[in-house]
Amino acid sequence: MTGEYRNTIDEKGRLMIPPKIREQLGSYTDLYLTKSTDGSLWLYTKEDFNALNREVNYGPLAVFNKKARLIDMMVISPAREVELDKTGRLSIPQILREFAGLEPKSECVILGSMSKVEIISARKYDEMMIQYKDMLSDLGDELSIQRMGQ
Amino acid sequence: MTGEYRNTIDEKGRLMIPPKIREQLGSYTDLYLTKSTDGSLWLYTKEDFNALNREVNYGPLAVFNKKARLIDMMVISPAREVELDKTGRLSIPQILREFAGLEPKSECVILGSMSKVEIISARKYDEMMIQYKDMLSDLGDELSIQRMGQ
DNA sequence: TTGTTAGTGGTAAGTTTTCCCAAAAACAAG
DNA sequence: CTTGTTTTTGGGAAAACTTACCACTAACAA
Repeated sequence: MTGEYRNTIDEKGRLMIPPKIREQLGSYTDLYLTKSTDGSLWLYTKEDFNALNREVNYGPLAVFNKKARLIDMMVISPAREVELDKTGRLSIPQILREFAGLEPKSECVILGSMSKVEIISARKYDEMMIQYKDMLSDLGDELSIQRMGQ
Repeated sequence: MTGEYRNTIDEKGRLMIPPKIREQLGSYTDLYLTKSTDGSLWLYTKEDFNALNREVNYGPLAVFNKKARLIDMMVISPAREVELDKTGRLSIPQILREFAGLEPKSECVILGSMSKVEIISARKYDEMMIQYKDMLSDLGDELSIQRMGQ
């Protein structure tokens, strides 16, 4: 589930999901849209979202575990069950749109990644790319070191 | 049972529970509302509340286990049996309202989570989100690492 | 008794969201 | 090119939801 795409949100808060991404999602229904850990949104299939949920909430009395509770509150709980309309558009609930800074008529970036689709405002995305450009080469170094050390 | 919603408490201390959450509660009656471990309120179905109660109180010598006794006192005992009126409003008993800092006419956040609904004042919620925002991206990293390591 | 406060139940207007259709655009094949 | 097909965009109508308000009851105090 990979690829980078840019689309604009229409005035009703709907976002066109590119066909290539739709194919990979497999279904137009049973999708979960939630807050990410960094101001964007994550779109999951039901299976992958359930897997995430199980990781966080697994075990008796997880509800009294502070760290688990925090992740739950910030990532799991805000999730909304969504679906694409028959032309492949995702209608993003207002509260999630506001969280991600996705104004109607603004541009956003759709990123396919391993088990999810990331939706991020183009403005934030571009800023992030500039900000982390230098850091990226360092990450590359770390990776090389790890690989060499294997 | 997920989704984040914001609503205001009316001047009589009633809170509109969003339809999507009501669906997932299944019933308008046999609900339990209680104190959480951190200044918010938890709304459970009867079944899920009983399950929680069992987790905390059953098991050998739970009655002599200090932690179990504490949770019992703070979370199980204060629970009130409540119901929604036919327009989906939850009337929050004054003592629980005061505990959670939910003034009439104030805004509050309704969070669906695995087996319960969390009700928290918007002011507290926003403060919490700001406070834990940095911590969150680290937690996110941990999650990703765990997932990659599967 | 009378007034005040807290809680309950309901209606109706206004807004938002959802669903669907169709025009426009992009694309592919002949 | 031209035609047919798919994709994208825009918008209207219907349904659903929210908000604000009002009337009533019960409990309590003056």
